Amino acid sequence: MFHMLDIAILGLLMDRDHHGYEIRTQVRDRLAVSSNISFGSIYPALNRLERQGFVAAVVANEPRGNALSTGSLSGERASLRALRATQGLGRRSRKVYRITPRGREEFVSLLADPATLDDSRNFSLRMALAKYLTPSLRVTLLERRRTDLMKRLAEMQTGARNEQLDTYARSVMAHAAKGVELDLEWIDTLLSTERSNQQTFAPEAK
Amino acid sequence: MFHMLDIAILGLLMDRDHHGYEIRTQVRDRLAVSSNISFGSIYPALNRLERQGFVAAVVANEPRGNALSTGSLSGERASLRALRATQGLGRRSRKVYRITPRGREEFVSLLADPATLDDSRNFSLRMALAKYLTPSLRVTLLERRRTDLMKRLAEMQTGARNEQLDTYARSVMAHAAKGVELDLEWIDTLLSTERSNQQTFAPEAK
DNA sequence: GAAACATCATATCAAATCGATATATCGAAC
DNA sequence: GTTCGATATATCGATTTGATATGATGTTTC
Repeated sequence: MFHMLDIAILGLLMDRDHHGYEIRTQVRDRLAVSSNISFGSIYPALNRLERQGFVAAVVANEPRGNALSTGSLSGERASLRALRATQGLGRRSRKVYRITPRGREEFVSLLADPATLDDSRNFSLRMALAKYLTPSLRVTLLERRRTDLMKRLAEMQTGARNEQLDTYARSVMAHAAKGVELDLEWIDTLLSTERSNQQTFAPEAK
Repeated sequence: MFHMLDIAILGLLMDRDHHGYEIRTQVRDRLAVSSNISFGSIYPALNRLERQGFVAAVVANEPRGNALSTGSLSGERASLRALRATQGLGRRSRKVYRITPRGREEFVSLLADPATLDDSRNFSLRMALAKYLTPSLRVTLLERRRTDLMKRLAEMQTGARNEQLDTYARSVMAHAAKGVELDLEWIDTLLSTERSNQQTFAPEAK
């Protein structure tokens, strides 16, 4: 229903065209997903999205006159590679995908979806794409996440105090609890930023 | 090959017998896995493990004279439920699984496996079961994880400084980096504990 | 006291995802 | 000069997920 990979792919395509292999690296480098998603996920997902009319294959191995280069820049000797890439030379032929108008609609509705509470991976992905959300939707999402985390924190802290567990299991619990605390601090920072921005543009009080 | 769910199930069964539903709750409460694994994973996994001879179904709805109760104790009014459970009454009939000698062998070899670097979820699971590892294997595992995290930290920090990213994406990156830092602190604490223990029992220096 | 709802418990299905592998080109290293 | 690593797409089987079915029993509420 709410496939996170779809959100990631569409989110990246909102910005500019990408081919499959590039999406894989970008998910890691721009969307902060710690493990590379597998090719067995990415290519079927692109086919699915194409079938549904949310993306369209633009060209294979396009000559690309636009100066957007190939992606993972910030490389030391990226200039040479970029030169080749702009000429469409080298490598196996690429299948470049572009998001369709319907895809853009689908993306924002997926991103804002009111369903399912998300785990930390999903939530991070959503936040990495939060610029496409309205301020009020951002706040809603953040508050929902905050509630989930508060509940989870209590569970973890209880677990960390469970004397039936051995040292290692308790240590894992305690560490997990600290992770949740860190998440909560982050959420609160983001929430206060959202609120001060809201106040700037739409002053309610006074 | 190195199915994490198998490790979790066998790890729980090392301690005592469990039925499927109970394993699900225990993975959360004792092994600190934050989201409940689905039934579509747990029951097929148990069948698979049974087929391979690593676990055996002991009884369905056993009268259970042992006082081990039903699991998630620490409940407020657990006494009543425990009473019923000890009598084998109530609920749909349970299929209780027990680990076999071959299963125990498989478990330790899976837990100690030298292959695949694990993500944070996998690593936490391993650590929650670390009491079944030898001290030197624990140190090996911890050091390997430490190396991975150092690498990951550098990537995240680079990402957080990437000015091509918008505020939200950068914030996610920075937060992820903090998470990795927290993980590293934890690893280092565990490592120093391991080393001081090692010194206590097998003094090398002097 | 019965109707409604939550919890316990196993099971199965389609769809999604993963890990591995195949294939091929190119640049770099040795 | 050839092995290695990165780029690039594709597919396969096995695993995992999310949803749903089924049913018993315990708890709450009117």
